[in-house]
Amino acid sequence: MNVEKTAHTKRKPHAELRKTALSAAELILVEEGLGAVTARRVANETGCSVGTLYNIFGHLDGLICEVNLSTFRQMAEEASRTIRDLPESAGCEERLATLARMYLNFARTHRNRWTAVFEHRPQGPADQRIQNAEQLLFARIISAAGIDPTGANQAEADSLRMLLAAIHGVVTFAINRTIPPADAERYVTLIVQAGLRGYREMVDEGLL
Amino acid sequence: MNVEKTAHTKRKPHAELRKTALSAAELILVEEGLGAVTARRVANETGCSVGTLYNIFGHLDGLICEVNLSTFRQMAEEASRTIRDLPESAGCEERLATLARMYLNFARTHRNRWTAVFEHRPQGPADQRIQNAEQLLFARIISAAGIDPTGANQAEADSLRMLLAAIHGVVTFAINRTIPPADAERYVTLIVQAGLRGYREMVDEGLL
DNA sequence: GAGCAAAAATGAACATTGTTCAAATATGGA
DNA sequence: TCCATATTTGAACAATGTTCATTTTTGCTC
Repeated sequence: MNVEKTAHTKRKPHAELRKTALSAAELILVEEGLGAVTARRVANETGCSVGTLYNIFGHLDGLICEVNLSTFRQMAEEASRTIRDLPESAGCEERLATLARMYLNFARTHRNRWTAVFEHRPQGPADQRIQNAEQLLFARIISAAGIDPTGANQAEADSLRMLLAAIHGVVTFAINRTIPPADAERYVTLIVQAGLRGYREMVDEGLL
Repeated sequence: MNVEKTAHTKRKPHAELRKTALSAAELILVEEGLGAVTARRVANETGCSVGTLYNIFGHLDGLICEVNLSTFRQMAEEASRTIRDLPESAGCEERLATLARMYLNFARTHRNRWTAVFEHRPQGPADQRIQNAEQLLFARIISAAGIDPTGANQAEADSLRMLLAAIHGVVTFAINRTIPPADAERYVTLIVQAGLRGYREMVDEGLL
């Protein structure tokens, strides 16, 4: 009843402020890194007070989680585009290698944002929405690789998930151990190829 | 001259305090995580003042780097032990798989300390000693795998380095995405086996 | 032992963090 | 116009890393 009564008023009073605050935070993150994303700083850039920021997001962690979620969504979107543009003729290996290179490239192009996703550890349990988004992205990649993770393919999907973790490791090293760009692309591709081939060989030999 | 003159006095006046401070910091890290390692906290536990801590370590980052270095050294030591105890008959694959499992196990057993090594980003460039220790450990592992990273083996050693990055990625996921322990061991082993087999297959086919 | 200069330890003080909340302000309906 | 409610505000608090004038200790010389 009162739900209806207030229906025609602003449902989300903070809607616009929320958006500009997130934009401001994102800009700071992009240009100066996670360390520069500060309550007062974001408030200044947004044109509101710290208090308002807390009214909207509860904690600064909440704001940062939201920014990270946006980063993750953008990456997922890029992955979807990559998957869509994959030639029909492409095999599993080529598909995954292309996606892996896209991942590396995203991390490179959006260094600060990508780093923030893994640097930021909110106290308390990890943000559920990011977890979900990650699971979804993984599932989409696995399905794009041509594997339906049900029944007998369960094990194969799990192995693929581990390959994704491996790719993440290589990208991490490529990002913050200053590996030459050309080499990084080669190695990211290599881990996909070697991982897949080895896995198949083992399956063929009845080892798995 | 004056070097000799002061030779019989304490060369490193802070030597003992330094050690107890590091122990204190390590204990806090182990029990409560990196976030709890605070200047005042360490000072209290050490039985000195914050000022003294800063006289010794310059910055808190310096202290934490030192603790991380100690973690790294302990891991390297464990790796050396693992390598030493490897049966003569063990092949490259078994050797690497054993080391990878050791790495996973170390990360599990020393969760907070292992996490701190990668969580902590000192402002300014990364600590050179940790970089060096890492390079050394990698070199030792690669040599233990039976590869001499000179001449024609250069490429093979580089690929192996990437395999190590991949292992790190899998362990990272295993640690903070709550993968069942049994599965983690299996997957860490799998990435080694699949990576190596695939790599060899590609070499055999003349693709590398 | 006394005296003294250099070294070391101290902790109050400062700047910056995240966070709170009583007070001020804006809003929208009667 | 008035008022209840919702929203915004920013001073204030606790905790952080860091500094540095001051105090204390040390080790040598006489």
